[in-house]
Amino acid sequence: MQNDRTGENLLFLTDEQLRQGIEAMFFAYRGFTADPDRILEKYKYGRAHHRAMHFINRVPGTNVNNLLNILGVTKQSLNRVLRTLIADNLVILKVGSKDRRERHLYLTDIGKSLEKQLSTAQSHRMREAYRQVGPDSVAGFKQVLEAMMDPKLQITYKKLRNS
Amino acid sequence: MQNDRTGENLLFLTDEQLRQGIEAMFFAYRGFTADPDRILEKYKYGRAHHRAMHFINRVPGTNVNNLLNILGVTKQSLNRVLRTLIADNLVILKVGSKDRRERHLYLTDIGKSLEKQLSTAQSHRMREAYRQVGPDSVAGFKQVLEAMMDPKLQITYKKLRNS
DNA sequence: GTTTTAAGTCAGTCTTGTTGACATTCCAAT
DNA sequence: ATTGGAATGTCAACAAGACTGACTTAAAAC
Repeated sequence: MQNDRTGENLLFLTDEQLRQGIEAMFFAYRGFTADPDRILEKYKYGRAHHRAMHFINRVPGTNVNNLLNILGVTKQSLNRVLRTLIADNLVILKVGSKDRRERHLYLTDIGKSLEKQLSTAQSHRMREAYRQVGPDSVAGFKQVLEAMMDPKLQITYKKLRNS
Repeated sequence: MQNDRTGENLLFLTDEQLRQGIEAMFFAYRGFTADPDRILEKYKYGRAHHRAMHFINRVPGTNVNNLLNILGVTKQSLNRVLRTLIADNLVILKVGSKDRRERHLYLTDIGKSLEKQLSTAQSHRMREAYRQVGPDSVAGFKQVLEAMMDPKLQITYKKLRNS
């Protein structure tokens, strides 16, 4: 039942297997977002705020364009979210020193603390899942996800990974 | 670097590994929905319609309550979607013969054909990913996803799997 | 000096989710 | 036979978060 490429055991490519993967993605994504969602609700924020904060934390000083590419939304949509985060003093803008058209984004201490709360909650579930299944399954999990990404996002993902 | 539970090699549980998993889920889900979304746009439907059709196809004759539990939305939200699908003759209701309060849901031939289009597109990407990484990674992928689900959804998922 | 780029803003629309209130139907238990 | 509660459907109002399109400002690039 191993990777017998010679005999070409392709049972893992049946419609049934594919359907299971599709449904697993659907149900798992609900679990994936459930814990942060509960926290966000208390602060009257949404998933969009979480995503923005996550990547501003990951790439401190990113400019708006870069963040737009990572998030895959329009600037109008991101702007609405950023405005509230800035108004609430979770994010600050700094005008670029080299190119003064650019605005660089940073989390404030308050922003960092909320981001930490959210990522802790989300990581907790992920850690528990990892622990249950062991390292080999985790490696497989990541490989399939990476292979499912659009090529452009795959590059973005890899860049983030090595930074 | 294998599953050495004795030496407890827990490198796969680092914050970095968890963060990678989180970002992989985020980016992969975009890919996961991208192809069906493009098709749906042509028919002026949304993801909600796709999800409803998917599970009506999976569990023909399901009643509304069961579908609500699977989808995890309110009846008002589902009802709006069902109304358009019924109006467009993609879905039909049949009054329950045993309990006539219940409405059983079925795809019409037109509904089946659109569902087929959508699932083919989605499966195509999944199949390509599976093929790239091989059966062992696919098994790991599913195990992690299953472990990430809320317990109630995990049961729903397993029931669907064995039906 | 003109063009392009980065960012922000205003206005309007759409999908998809939410609450709350209420009506209908009908099974099941008293 | 009546009644309580469950399953379903519907109306109205609202909100988040996505979209398009048009436009401004500022600064860099050519």
